[in-house]
Amino acid sequence: MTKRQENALITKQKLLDTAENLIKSNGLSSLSVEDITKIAGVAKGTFYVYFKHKEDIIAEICRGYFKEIELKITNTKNKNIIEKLTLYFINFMNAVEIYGINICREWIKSAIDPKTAFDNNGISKWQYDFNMLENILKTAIKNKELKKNTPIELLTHLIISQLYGMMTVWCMSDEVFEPKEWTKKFSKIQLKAILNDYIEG
Amino acid sequence: MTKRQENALITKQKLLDTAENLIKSNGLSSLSVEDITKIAGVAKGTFYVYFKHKEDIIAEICRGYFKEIELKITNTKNKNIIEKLTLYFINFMNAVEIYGINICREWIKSAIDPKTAFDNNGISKWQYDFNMLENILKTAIKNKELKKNTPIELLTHLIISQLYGMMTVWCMSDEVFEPKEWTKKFSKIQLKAILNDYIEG
Amino acid sequence: MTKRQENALITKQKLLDTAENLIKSNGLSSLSVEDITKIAGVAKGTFYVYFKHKEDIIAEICRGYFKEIELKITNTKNKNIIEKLTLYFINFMNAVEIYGINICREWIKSAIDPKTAFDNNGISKWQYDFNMLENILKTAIKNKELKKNTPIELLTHLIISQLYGMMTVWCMSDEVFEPKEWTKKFSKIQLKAILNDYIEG
Amino acid sequence: MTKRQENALITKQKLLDTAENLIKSNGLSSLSVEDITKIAGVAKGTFYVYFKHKEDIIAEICRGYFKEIELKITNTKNKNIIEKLTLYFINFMNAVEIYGINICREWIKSAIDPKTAFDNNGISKWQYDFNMLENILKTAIKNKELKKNTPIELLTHLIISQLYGMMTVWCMSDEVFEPKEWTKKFSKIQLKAILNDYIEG
DNA sequence: GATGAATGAGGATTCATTCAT
DNA sequence: CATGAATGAATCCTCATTCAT
Repeated sequence: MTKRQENALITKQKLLDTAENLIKSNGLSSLSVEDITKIAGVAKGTFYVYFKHKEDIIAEICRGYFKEIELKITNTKNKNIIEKLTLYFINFMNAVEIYGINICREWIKSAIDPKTAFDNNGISKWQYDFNMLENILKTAIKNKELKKNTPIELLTHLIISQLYGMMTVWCMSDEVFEPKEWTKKFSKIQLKAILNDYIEG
Repeated sequence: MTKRQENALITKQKLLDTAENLIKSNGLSSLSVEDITKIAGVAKGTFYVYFKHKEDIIAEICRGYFKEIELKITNTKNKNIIEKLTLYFINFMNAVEIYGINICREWIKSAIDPKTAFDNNGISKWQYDFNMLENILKTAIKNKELKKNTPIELLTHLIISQLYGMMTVWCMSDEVFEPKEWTKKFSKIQLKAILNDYIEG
Repeated sequence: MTKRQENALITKQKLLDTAENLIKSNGLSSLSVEDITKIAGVAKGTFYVYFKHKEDIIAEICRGYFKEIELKITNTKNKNIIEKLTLYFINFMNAVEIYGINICREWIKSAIDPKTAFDNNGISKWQYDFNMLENILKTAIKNKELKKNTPIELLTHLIISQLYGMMTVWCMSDEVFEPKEWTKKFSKIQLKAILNDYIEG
Repeated sequence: MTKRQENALITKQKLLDTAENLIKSNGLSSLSVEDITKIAGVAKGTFYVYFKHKEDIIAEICRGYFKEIELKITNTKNKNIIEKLTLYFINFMNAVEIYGINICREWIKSAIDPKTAFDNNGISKWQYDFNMLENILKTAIKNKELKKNTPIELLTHLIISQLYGMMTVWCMSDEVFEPKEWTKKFSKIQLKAILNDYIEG
């Protein structure tokens, strides 16, 4: 990589970091290209060297988060399906907690907004999460942890609802509780209840 | 009521209806006073006769929804706590379905946004829903349907998460399923699981 | 006067008083027909029964002040021209002090604004004051208090400048001094200096 | 300075000049960003590249005037205190005459309005003028032109009243006289009278 | 006389985006 | 690659005034 390319990367990262911090502290609604570039210490035009549209930087930031969570989850090799899902939940909410409530708010907004719900591959966040959870359950059937007649679609649906329900309510309540802690209780009661009938043996 | 007052009411309702329809079809982000008045067939200034700020009409539309749901729920005289909660869920999602996905999206957005989450009495949507559900559970304890040691706060929390989880996921999935139908399945499995240990007798 | 005519007068006075109070407390720039009528407890349209234009009520309020001052001054039967002018000054500033700084500000603004400087008779405030002072001086010549060769125009001009200079500076200084008190000192030094050469005998 | 920066300066100056001309011809009350930019031949948005708010351009125009007058006055090295003050008066009114009556009107309005009377350093126009004159008098005492017991505050006050009185009356009279000419007569009579008792020797 | 709903011109401000340098 | 001046569509909101009742 030439020195120039290196500098370019640094500039881009500076923009990404600045935008992320701004969202974390003020939310997305007041995010402006003006602010991002001013704080990043570059000219307004520079923004458009790296991002064709303002929304592109938001998408890229979110993609970063999703990737991070995905990595954590796929790397866990748990035997027990309940433990695995619990970990999924906890990792998810852990990430959410770290990113902060404003990011989480934008996350939900972007997830429910048809304009922003699709990532670059044309797959919606919804589908993405759905597939991921579905795979975990399918694997569990293969591994004979779950019965063959497990209603995968229904259960996936239920679990995702739990997950986003937790997030949404956390945002609604304005951080009155610790997401990680609650998720534990949550998982304990709900996951068991959901899967109870289908656990093998 | 004089003829004039009647006409004024009609005008206001026309504005409310137009705004609601616009939100339903295009979402709130592109809602403009210009459009509302143009479609309603009145002058731009007329809008400000009835609403001091643009947001006020949105608030009034939402308030209408909340009130409607509240009415339906408080009017149900069910014996069984599970049936009562199920009805709560179904009424809620039924309303949601009627209002349409765009209203539902704005609803969630407004519920998680600290700037708009508070109604005129300074109570957040979250607290409002929380109180309402908590009361249902408390009444159930009084009626000896639920055990005295029922962890009300925890359960209320779980149930609300379910509710908002359903809504959020419905919006995410871009209406791929019927909320009412799903809610039935949902309630059946989840509510029973949640309350199982605490049902008396 | 019929009962109806009486009520009409009351309504008009209510509007005048309300407008005056509003100007006193908030200045003229924020004065609106909306506020006047709302506070006066009448409908917006009622305003236009009594005043063709918003500015008309302002003009009428000011005219009231001017009339009041005029009355005080013309009623004084002082022998001495210096005493008479001193009284003119003091009455003027006394009125100004009573009306308050915000009225005074609007007064100056209206006096220097060509759009509002003319009263209903087409005479500007400037001409009005000029004529009044000129008459006082002319009378003094007739009464042989002042010499025949007194340069009336010049002196009138000087005196008016003093008067408005006091007012303007009072407004500029944001009331840091008592206009009445200052006017006394002011008159003592300045009037004597101005007239000194022309006093008879 | 690069060509671009030069062009930017030209654009800004164009805006300032246009605004100034508009005020000169129509007064400030009807000044709009729309007009300024349209006449200056730039886009509306360009205005906001150089001025955060509409009022900022007005402030900058006025500041220019004040600075100019200040310069002229501080640069005069007169021996005689009366001559010096006379020059102060004449310079002041000369500037006023050049700027025109509408600017002068806005000047007075801005000087008496508590919202706009303060410059960037938080000093009111009143204090500013007061300090400047006071210094002239103090220097005169040091130079033994004026007696030690000269009541500086009182005299400063009187002189400023004269100055603003002249201006106010000029605006009121709608330019019926030449300010410069009048100021000469004015100074001759008034300044002498004011200072007479305190001139040394 | 009194009402108050309706008007609509007018004005300030924002901000994503472009492009010549 | 970087700049930052310029753009102009978009939008909210104000308010004096009219007029049918």
